[in-house]
Amino acid sequence: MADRLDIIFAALADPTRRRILAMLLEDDMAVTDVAEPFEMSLAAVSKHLGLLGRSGLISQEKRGRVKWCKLEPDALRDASVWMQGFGQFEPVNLDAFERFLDTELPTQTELPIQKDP
Amino acid sequence: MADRLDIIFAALADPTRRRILAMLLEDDMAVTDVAEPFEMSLAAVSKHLGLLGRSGLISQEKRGRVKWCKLEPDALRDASVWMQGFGQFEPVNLDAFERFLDTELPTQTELPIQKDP
DNA sequence: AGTATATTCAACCGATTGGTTGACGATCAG
DNA sequence: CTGATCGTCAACCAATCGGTTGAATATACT
Repeated sequence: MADRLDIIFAALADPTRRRILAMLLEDDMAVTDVAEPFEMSLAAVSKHLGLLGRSGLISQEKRGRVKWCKLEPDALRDASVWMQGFGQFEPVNLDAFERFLDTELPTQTELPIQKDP
Repeated sequence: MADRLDIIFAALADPTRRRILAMLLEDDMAVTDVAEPFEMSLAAVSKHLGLLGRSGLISQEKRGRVKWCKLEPDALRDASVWMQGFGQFEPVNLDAFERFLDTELPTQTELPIQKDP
């Protein structure tokens, strides 16, 4: 039901998660280390990481007993294309945006998002 | 509490609202006309428009008894800058992104976002 | 004045969200 | 084996979300 953009934008709508992404921009991190600067339980951060993982914005790989979190910036491509189509303030690939609108506008039911490989 | 990016990304996380934005990309519209293609009550669409208005993504001006909705793409600038900083797949203004990170990273408590005037 | 149109408000509903706590399964160190 | 560490799971809670309906308000038409 919820399409890919829903999930990505929802993931970005939380300051904790955006801060986590910014941290991972520097380097891959273990869950515990991600959680350290936050004033909330480890379980809460673990949930945030789970959501980020499901959104594709990060990947997680377990090595031994520590689970490493890695930023996956490619997942932002669709969302970025969408946004740039609206804000004409930046040079944009209008073709991609038009194609995107075609899948987004007419049905509103989920269509697989074809990204050019 | 909720900072500007929270509200914008949350606003974008709903397919109905994204579809509304796409419609307004074509032209300004009255609330009733915005609501027409949707299979939901007018009140529901009115709520979506209220949220979009509060997020700054649209503006609403009442002329007579009809309230006109207008896309405000500038509101996407901050969010777009944020995203482009992550996905290196597009030419980016890295300076702006670095400044943005400075306000986003260190405190997590709300700071007014100063956008250069 | 009376009626129709445009939009919001208020109360409600079920589902989701962001957080907590405590127990639990793995994995590593001595 | 014992004990500490890493991380998730399950149950719970208050708040928010996306939707409904019915009443209310404002403006326009005749």
